[in-house]
Amino acid sequence: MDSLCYCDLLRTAARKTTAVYDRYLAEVGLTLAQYKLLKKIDRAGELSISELAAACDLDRSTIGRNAQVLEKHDLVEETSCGDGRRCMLRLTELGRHRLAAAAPLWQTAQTEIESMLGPDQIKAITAISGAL
Amino acid sequence: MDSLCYCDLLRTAARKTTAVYDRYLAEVGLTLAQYKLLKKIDRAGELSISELAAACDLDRSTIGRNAQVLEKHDLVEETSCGDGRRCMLRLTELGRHRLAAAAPLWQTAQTEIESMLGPDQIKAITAISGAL
DNA sequence: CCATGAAACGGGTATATACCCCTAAAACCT
DNA sequence: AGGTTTTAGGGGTATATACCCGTTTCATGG
Repeated sequence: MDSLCYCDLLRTAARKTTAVYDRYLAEVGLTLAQYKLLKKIDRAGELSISELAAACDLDRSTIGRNAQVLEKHDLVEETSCGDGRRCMLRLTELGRHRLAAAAPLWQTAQTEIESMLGPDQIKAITAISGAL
Repeated sequence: MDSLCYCDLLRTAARKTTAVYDRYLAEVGLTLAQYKLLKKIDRAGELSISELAAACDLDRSTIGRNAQVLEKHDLVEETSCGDGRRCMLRLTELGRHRLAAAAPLWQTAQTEIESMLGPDQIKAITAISGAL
């Protein structure tokens, strides 16, 4: 039993749950990561790559590349602001529609995971997340 | 508080903990994923890509590519077996040494994560893992 | 107003991961 | 023994992620 690497368990849990969400979201051509990004941009209305990276706790270059994918799919567009270094990201019309279509699919996945794990383990996930 | 996506929490937890292990393992030039792979190969002595994929619960192509990285670093080598389709993976001498050097670093990370999370949340991780 | 420093981003490189399709080889069934 | 099916891998493509470095642009202090 020495192979109980907590990291490995968490990585596997993340992969497995991601696969569930991805399976539902595939119906509208989104991944979970993309859905979360769209959601955060929608929530903020408009925000820069650095701001989004901070909000997601991800590296700036990661967000930059993920945003490029969303732009390629015409879900997100860049608008220049006063600052010549930054460009603000915001949803396109298509992006808003896609996000709206994805929401119930996301909820289905969320509910499925809830029922797989049960309330105690759901609480535990929140606690683990808070402790890191 | 509707942003409590369990998948997102798990993904973030996995990233954060991986970063801790990776930081320690960087001293011997390994990532956590590579360490786990080396460990599984060492344990088995010799096994095929499909067997390793099954053992890791990862896609075969993922393991194939990860194994290529390990071969590039001379940590793993392929040996042909009777079956012309398969090639068995096994550690090189360097791979065994690297793995031995990495073990205490892995343990340091493991202990650090244990103390960050505490016994209850450690138990919860195991439970979550089992439920998926 | 200019020099220096800080902030924002892009690109290069590397890894991890999955899906799909193709080929080769073995196994299996007449 | 030969045709069919299954198994094993490889390669293509796509995404997600991080680190480092270079460039541009802003801010700030003299």
